[in-house]
Amino acid sequence: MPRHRITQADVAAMAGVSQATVSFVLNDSTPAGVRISEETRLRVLDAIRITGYSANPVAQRLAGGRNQILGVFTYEATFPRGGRDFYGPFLVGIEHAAETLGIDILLFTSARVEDGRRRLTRDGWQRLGIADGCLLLGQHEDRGELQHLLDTNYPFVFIGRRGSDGGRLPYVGADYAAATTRAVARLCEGGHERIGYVGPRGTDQPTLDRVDGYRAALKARGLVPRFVEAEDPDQCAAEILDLRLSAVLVAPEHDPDALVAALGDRGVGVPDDVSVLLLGQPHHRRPGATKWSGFTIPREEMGARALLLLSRLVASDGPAPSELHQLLDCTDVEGATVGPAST
Amino acid sequence: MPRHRITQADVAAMAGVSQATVSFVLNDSTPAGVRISEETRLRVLDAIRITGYSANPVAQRLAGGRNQILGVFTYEATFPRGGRDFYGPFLVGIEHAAETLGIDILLFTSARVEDGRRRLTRDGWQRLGIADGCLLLGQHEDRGELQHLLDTNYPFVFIGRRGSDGGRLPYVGADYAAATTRAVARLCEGGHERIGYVGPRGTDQPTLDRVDGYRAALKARGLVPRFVEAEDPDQCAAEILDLRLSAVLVAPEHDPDALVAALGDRGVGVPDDVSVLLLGQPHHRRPGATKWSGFTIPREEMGARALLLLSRLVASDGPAPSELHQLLDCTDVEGATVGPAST
DNA sequence: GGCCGTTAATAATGCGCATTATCTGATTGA
DNA sequence: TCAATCAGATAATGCGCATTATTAACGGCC
Repeated sequence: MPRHRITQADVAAMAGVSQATVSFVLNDSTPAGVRISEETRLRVLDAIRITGYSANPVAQRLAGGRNQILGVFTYEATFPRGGRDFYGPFLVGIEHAAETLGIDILLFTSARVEDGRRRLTRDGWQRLGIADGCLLLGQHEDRGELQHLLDTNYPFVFIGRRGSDGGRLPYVGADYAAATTRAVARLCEGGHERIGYVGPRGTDQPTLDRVDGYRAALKARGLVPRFVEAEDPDQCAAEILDLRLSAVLVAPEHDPDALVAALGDRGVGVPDDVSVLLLGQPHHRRPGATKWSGFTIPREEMGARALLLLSRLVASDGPAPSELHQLLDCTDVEGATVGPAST
Repeated sequence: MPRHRITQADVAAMAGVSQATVSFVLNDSTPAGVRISEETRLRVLDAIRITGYSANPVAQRLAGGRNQILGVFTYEATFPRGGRDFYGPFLVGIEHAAETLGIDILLFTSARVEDGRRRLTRDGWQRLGIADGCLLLGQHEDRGELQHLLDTNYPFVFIGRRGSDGGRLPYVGADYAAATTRAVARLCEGGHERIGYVGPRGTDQPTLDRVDGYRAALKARGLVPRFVEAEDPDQCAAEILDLRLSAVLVAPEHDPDALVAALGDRGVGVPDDVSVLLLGQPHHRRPGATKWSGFTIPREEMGARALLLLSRLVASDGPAPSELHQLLDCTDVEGATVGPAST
């Protein structure tokens, strides 16, 4: 039991070289004018092996190096109480990738909370420095904070597409637009022509992308977009009937269960009278729940790919510019809530 | 440009004092022979406020201080693929406590995997040093590793009771023994006298505690313990009938759903013919699942309490010795799988 | 023999902080 | 009067590493 943890100096002593030499061998680097003979290199490597040396990540980081720690910052609690586990699937992917890459994950749970969401201010910035880079999850980022991030040149990657800032924000997102376009196509194949969009018209990126995909797909077929924005499920159902829609795309945050129930109350069957296609997955999984037609968001893969991208970003050489923005395909789910248009 | 983050030296310059003085003021410490006048103290505090200074956690740690980072080491993947989310509830509690205490969480995902479980060897030890202390989750700890932990004096807390090592391992656990004893009592109140224990006889602490509680409760009532260890559900059912048990305690890792199904195949109803009481919660939550009688393990609270204990352990003054081992009560769940003994 | 270039390394520095040893001037005490 | 105390700080050091500047030995060339 080594009282004093083994340092490069120990290794150096054993190999009969200087601490600097050990550092050079470890980093496989020969900055301007430094040369290490193969013989010495092997001697150092042997000493490393024998002593079981492993770098002190804290010192590494303080000295301006990398320490194989990547941060994860979520704008809301990462593991919320009460079951709604939004970030969970991302974390699964992130952890898996981290394990593969030999990277530790730092959760920035200490960030000050303002207006119910975490902030990246003041001490927040300092703390980011512990890690080589950081993943950012959540919709509630702040313009000023982003600008600061970009200014400081700190490596980061968003999970979820970021349309703003002219492509300066690296991200790994899900292709909501394409998935929504395909969703419309599926309905059209079933003969549907009056296809509505049910859900809040927020300015978050997923909603914007879904609406874009919806609009584009309808336009390509000469159909007219119709939006149902009512919050109340019953009112939604009324509007759907009023507009004589035969199919609707529903944002999953809109409580589709309640909607179907409200439709049922009015004697409208799903999918017999109205087809319902979910633009994502239900937020609450209930026992014996409806088998929704729709698509799944590849959250695990998004997490994994984002971590991989970040680790590339951190590495000295850096990733190809084309990797900076990745859109992953959603997988269509057949389900039982879509049928042919009733004649 | 990482515009030179503000350091103690900057603050010192502004306040017209030395860097050391700033450090003393910040740590509110006056080691042997160092005195700071109230006036100077206030001047420094002002400078800190104005500059928005916040300590660099990396430097703090390298210099032997605390950095408000606590580690979480799980012997298996923290967020396993495929739904089985064992650690999740603990993490919920841990994160909540961390947020409250202003502490960041470091997940040691880089640990080398051997035999399908993570190890705390070599580089693992070094990496622990990033954090002030560490929570340990999982059953598969290694004796040698534990000894090393104790030797190095590194602060740590187990989640889950640790009966070995004569109380030298701090932990926050669930009181399985008491909960199991209460479970037996509940069955006895229903008139049951032939009460079996179904499940693997592992040497993990939860199993040992459950069996202890079972044995003690039966002995207190002059009843005979009967163990059913078969892995195959059908064989289990056969043994239950063979032993003419009217009630069984079932370890949740034993797939109770399959057991009930197997009993049903033999025309044995639950709870009409045999009562089943689960010693914990089902591992897989299935839609439309059985409402099990049993008890819940306060995982969130265990996580939170463990983090709190660890943060105390890290602090210079340290916790009361009585806090080093905490057993939290499980909550009994009524459920629908226990009935009165059939006459 | 003096100069240059090459190879192979080491010494020195600093990252930002905690901590220890040291210094200065004023106020006593005998 | 001169040392002894004490308040109030500062200088110096080191944590373990990455990196820059510097050194040392050696051979070739005119």
